[in-house]
Amino acid sequence: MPSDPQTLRADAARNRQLLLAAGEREFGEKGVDVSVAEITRRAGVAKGTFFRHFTTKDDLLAAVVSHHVTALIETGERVLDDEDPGEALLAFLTVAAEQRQQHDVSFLLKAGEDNARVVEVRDRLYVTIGALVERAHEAGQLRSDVSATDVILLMCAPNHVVEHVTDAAPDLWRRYLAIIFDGLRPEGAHPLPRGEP
Amino acid sequence: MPSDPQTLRADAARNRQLLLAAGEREFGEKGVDVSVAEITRRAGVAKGTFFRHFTTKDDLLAAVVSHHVTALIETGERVLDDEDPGEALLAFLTVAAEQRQQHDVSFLLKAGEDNARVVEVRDRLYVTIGALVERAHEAGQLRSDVSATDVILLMCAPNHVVEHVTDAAPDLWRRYLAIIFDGLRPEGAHPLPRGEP
Amino acid sequence: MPSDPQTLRADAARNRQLLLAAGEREFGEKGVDVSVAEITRRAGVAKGTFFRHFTTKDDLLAAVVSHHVTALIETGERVLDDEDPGEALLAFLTVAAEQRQQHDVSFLLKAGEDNARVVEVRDRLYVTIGALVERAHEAGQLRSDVSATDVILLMCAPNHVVEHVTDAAPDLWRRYLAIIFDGLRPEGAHPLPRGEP
Amino acid sequence: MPSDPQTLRADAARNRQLLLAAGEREFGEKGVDVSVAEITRRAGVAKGTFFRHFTTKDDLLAAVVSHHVTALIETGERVLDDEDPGEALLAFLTVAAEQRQQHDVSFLLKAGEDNARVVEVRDRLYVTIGALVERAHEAGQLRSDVSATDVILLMCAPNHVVEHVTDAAPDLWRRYLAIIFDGLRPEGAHPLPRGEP
DNA sequence: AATGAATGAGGCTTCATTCAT
DNA sequence: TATGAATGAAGCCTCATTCAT
Repeated sequence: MPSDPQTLRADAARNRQLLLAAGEREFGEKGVDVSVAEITRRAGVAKGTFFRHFTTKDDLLAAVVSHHVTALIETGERVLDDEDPGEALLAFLTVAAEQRQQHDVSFLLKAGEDNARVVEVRDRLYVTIGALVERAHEAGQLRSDVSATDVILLMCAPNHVVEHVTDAAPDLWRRYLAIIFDGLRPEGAHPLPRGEP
Repeated sequence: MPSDPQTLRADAARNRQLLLAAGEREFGEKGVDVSVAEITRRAGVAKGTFFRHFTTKDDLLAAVVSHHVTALIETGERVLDDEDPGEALLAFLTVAAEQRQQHDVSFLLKAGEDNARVVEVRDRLYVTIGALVERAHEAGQLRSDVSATDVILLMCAPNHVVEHVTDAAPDLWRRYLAIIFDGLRPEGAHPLPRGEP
Repeated sequence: MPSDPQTLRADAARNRQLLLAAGEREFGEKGVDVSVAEITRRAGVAKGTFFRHFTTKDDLLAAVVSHHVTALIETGERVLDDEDPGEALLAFLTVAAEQRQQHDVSFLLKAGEDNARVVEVRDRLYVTIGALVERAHEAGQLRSDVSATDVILLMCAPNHVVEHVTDAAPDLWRRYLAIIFDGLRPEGAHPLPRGEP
Repeated sequence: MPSDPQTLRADAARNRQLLLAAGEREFGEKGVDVSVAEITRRAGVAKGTFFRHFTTKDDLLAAVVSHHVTALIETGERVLDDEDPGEALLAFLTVAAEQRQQHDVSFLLKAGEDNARVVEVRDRLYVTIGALVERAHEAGQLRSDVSATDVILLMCAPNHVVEHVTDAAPDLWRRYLAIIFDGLRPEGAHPLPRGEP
């Protein structure tokens, strides 16, 4: 299974990108149950070509997810040195939501639960988020009773909330990220009814 | 397609209930992609019986959703007269989340977008929520820049957030409802970056 | 998966028989690699019907093989009481070959190596052949250095030998059964170069 | 399609040999259904190279078979002058079986039924066997009622008989060749029920 | 009205073969 | 010439839906 872009022939590299792009969009728009046929149709390649590049439909899904998550990690690391840790966390969450204005983002977490590649990259993401959260806590800019896990879980909510709104402005999620982030601030926080997961 | 319970023979009515119950549980536990076979197996009826009662799998889904939403409306109307409008809204959202501790709650909104019955009942729900929100606003217990639509959209988020946590406590959503609700309170609210949808 | 003929509805029982018959012929004529589509086409049923009756293509193969083998066992038991044990064994082998004038009989032994049903029935066949061989030995009508296993292995050879002869007389195998059986007789037997398997 | 070794560039000739060797082993070990990919992997060449040397997978099969058969012819001619014609025939059959201790030998006869090259070489083999058989007849070392055709048909039986025995000794076929050959001897021969094909 | 069998479209994947590099 | 990517026709199997009993 070819994967290293440098070693790929030009046409193969191109098809791989077409498939990744098509997968990203199709998974996003129609959910993880889109057929391989739809993905290849969108990519403009034959069905057989799909399986030259990805062993399995799940394999493509894992690749798409890994790609997303890797980009997220980079974003997290970039903002880690911002002087205002609270703003840094908000900036991270903003970019995270920006990255996926598509539907069905929840599969990011679910998707490759049993795919080693996805698990690995996801764990790295969690570490990064952990660092952001810790800094925000130290700066007193996050309510003291929420953890990194909470932030991780809430991270996809703004996109999700907006998912089924027809004809929504493409950045409507910003509104809900703001509301949820307000809920994470220390000011006006009410005690939480349940311990963290 | 028989539907009016009064015109149904006793056994037919019973089968309809069995199917609704089975559909509710199966959709909840396994998502909207459960097979009709699984639903009928759980209901203890034959597959043919399914299609005597529901034209389509989506038809059952619509019925299940309608049922959920109707219950929600009743909850909303029940709390409408509570003395504390803020607490009333929170109570409503709590019951709403309680009603579906299962997976795949998002389909509540999506499910029957093109099903007249679902659209109708959903609109009635929105009216009820509108009333709850208005009272909360009047009492100054909701930040002034959020609308009923915002509440509606955020309503499913607590369940969703928790959806993919394996081995989560069944009421973990309470934690995230609390956080989100804090974000809806007037205290410490930061201005929202986008207008309402 | 329905199987007990008595409990089957008339149409289902009929289709099951059609599929078994078609499978028998198709497997026989074209080998174990015939497609399910070809089998169902021959049976005159839809592809879906196939999988209502058999979980798998291998499942049908196992059923066909079991059927063959069961018939063989009955034959063996029938001749077990013949007065001339040598003739009894020859009669058994004759009927065995008669039963399958089709191609690819070798799959009888191979087919369901990992199918419990096939293994079970095959073992019963071996017991029966063992009895026939033992009696023939006692009567001195079989060369003393061959075992039941040898007979079992040689059993399919006459059909196989004739398998690829185009336009062969349908009972040409009789000729080769006679030759091989002569090789099994005590008269004129030369010592065997290898022990039994 | 290049085939005459003299006209081939050195590397091309080498690839052709690699493919023939790989085909021989793969067909032998895994049967005629091995994929071209597996063959080329074993040969260490690219799939495209395969089709530069052989028009078709069947074409390689035909080449492999031709090669086998040619070797067989040489063996036959070599033993043709042995003083004991009966032993010569047995020696020939022994070498024939030795040549293919692998699976799926039956394809030797089947394989290229419609491939001119295979047909031609096969006919030459039959001539050679005819000569061996004739000499054995003249020496009275073969039962008088069997023909060259009979010998040809029975030739593959010893391998076939042993084909599906798991963990068989690699030369178990010797046992069955001995039995079958005993059946071909004049001593103790019983009359045959059918004329020759 | 209930049953459960039949249907056939469609999903994923493999593989012989063709073609661009 | 060699390579390895692209193709698309099957292949097996699932499942919503229809239909005979």
